[in-house]
Amino acid sequence: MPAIGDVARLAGVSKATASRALSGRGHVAADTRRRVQLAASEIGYIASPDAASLVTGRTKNIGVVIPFVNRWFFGAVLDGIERTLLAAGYDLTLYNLPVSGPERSRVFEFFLARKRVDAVIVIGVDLTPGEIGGLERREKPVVCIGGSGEVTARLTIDDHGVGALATSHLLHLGHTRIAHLAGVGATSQPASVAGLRAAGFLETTDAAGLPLLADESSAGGPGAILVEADMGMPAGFAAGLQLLGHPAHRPTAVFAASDEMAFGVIRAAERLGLSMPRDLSVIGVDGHEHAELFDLTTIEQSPTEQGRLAVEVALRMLGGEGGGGGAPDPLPDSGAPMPTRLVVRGSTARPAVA
Amino acid sequence: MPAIGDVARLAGVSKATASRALSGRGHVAADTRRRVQLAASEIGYIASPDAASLVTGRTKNIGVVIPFVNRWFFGAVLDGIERTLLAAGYDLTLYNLPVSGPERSRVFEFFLARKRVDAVIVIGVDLTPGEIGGLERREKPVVCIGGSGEVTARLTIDDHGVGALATSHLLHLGHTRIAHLAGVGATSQPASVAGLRAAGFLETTDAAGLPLLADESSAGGPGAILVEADMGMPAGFAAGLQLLGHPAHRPTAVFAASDEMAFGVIRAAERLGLSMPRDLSVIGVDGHEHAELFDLTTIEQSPTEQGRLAVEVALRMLGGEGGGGGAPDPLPDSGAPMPTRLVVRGSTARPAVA
DNA sequence: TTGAAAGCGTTACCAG
DNA sequence: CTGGTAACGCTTTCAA
Repeated sequence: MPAIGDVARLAGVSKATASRALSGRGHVAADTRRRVQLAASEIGYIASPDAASLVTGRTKNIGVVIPFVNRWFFGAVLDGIERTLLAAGYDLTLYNLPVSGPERSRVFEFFLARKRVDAVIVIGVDLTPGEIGGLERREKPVVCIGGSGEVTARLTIDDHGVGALATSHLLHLGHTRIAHLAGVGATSQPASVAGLRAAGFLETTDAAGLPLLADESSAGGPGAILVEADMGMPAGFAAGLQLLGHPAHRPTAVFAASDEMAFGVIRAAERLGLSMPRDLSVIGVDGHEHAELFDLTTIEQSPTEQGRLAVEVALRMLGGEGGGGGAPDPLPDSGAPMPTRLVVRGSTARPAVA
Repeated sequence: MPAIGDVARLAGVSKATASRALSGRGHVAADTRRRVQLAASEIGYIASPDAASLVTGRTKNIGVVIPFVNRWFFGAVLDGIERTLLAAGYDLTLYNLPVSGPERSRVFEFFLARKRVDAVIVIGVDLTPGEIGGLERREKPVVCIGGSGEVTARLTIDDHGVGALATSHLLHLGHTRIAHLAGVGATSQPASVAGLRAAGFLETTDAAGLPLLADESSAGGPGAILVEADMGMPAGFAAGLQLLGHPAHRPTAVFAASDEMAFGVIRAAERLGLSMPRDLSVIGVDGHEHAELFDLTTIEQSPTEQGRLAVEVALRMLGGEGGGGGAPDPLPDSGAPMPTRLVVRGSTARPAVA
């Protein structure tokens, strides 16, 4: 493997000059630069990032912490991050965070604690104070997308507002018995994405005068039903069967906390022979790429764009200052929530009978 | 940030001893080791991997090249890789490879060419000879999962056999007008996954005496129809509408090259008012986690397991020898194909009328 | 504009 | 079993 010394010798200059010519830092005669670059490409020289990191303290590598790869939202965010990072010449080191357990702390206490990444982007994780403290102590910029925890830079949509909007949409259509399929932890973690969306739902139904029913088997009539489930399609399907199975208790509308859950509910409804949207209205959240295929009304967000932006923010925090300090507001729009948009499709309509 | 010198000083030993005590390499008195470890944890010392890489030549980092994150198969493989790597104390650097263009060559010629990764795992990519040559020249072990290209270590299922099996299943049920929804490149890249599955289909239908029909709008009657499309659900839906839209030309069975495509076909059939499996049988490939939900007959493979195995192979190639040389057969079972399994569900049955 | 030399933090060799 | 010392490959002062 050729080192910079080889390039220097071939070009007849010192290592210092070769370094300057190739990295672009510092002045070097145009002619010399060309000679060095020629020599470098001739022997196929590529700088060792490790050696460079050692002296500069920068790794040009960003750590990404993510709980699932195989959920559309997370995959899409990852995609946006990857593209942007690649274009900026950065590497992306992936940490697939187990929900909890020793593996989780190992990620924070060992992997992220080392000097291998310049900054960390955390997607959809509810960070504990201890985890945040650990990262801050190491002066690593942290950018969060969704999730919760007292961190300086967080990109997020207005999840409470999303919950309220989805619910209002159904209420305005005339539904009076509405279920919310919330994410796991909606009640135990009020600050989480699941918790905020659920809160928006509950406040809105409450304001409309709908009583909160104990569970899905409560007697018929107006009311709000809250069920927690995993945010994926299989769990949405299972919860959907449960929720819609009993004709007398069935709600006329379901607000699912994610589009994938909503897909599951739709299939459950079909399985039960319900016709949509006559017998049931369903609304989701995300703007999943399959939403159109399922004719699903949803509240869109742009995960890819959020990923792109997270990288921009991280890079800005890195560039502006050494690390954790008082960089003035790295977030766009002073940290205002990211945009969302209600997209109405065929899965929501007025209930069949009043 | 504490360095190993600080630890050594605090423990009253030399840097060399401190290094040995912490890394576990070389002998050191049990008592000394404890003292060093205590000192290290006291000041929160964590070794800099960059400095270590510089001298050992090993980065404890594996590069993963993948064309999509948001396809179930790829996400599942990635998941298996991540878990295994994490357990082994390795980092995973992700390269989301654009299908082609300058970005693609940049990944190979710049990112992977540097000394930042010890080995590369490539998932579902048709590697060009140039790309393979570049990696071999840098003596980087390469492990492929699926895809094509003349590489030493490849984990793969018997895609040709899968194509044949899926087709036989339909033939044995009595279907005589069968369409194959192949992946893009099935005809132009015969060695690709899409190409092999399509070949299995064509040979099997041919052996059964079914003529290959020009396209989906060919006149009715017995025959084999081949259509290429993207392996995702939206493309499967679109192709499904096209294929099934004309009642007179409609095949009675579809073999989709992936489960996601199959899901799309199923929804297309539903949209067209077809009843399954009475009017149409559908079989897919993958063993997608939603297959049961769609009641889809499929040929299962285990991407997560393949990911785990790929890491094992890569690590073995790394451990056994310096790098590219003559390590004897790092693949399990002498490179035999990974297992697959036909899982019959409700989406396939005898055709309604003979 | 260029060169010489001093590190960056670690491991590995060679004595003791 | 332990300590000194020389690397690893690069960037970056500091002089020239």
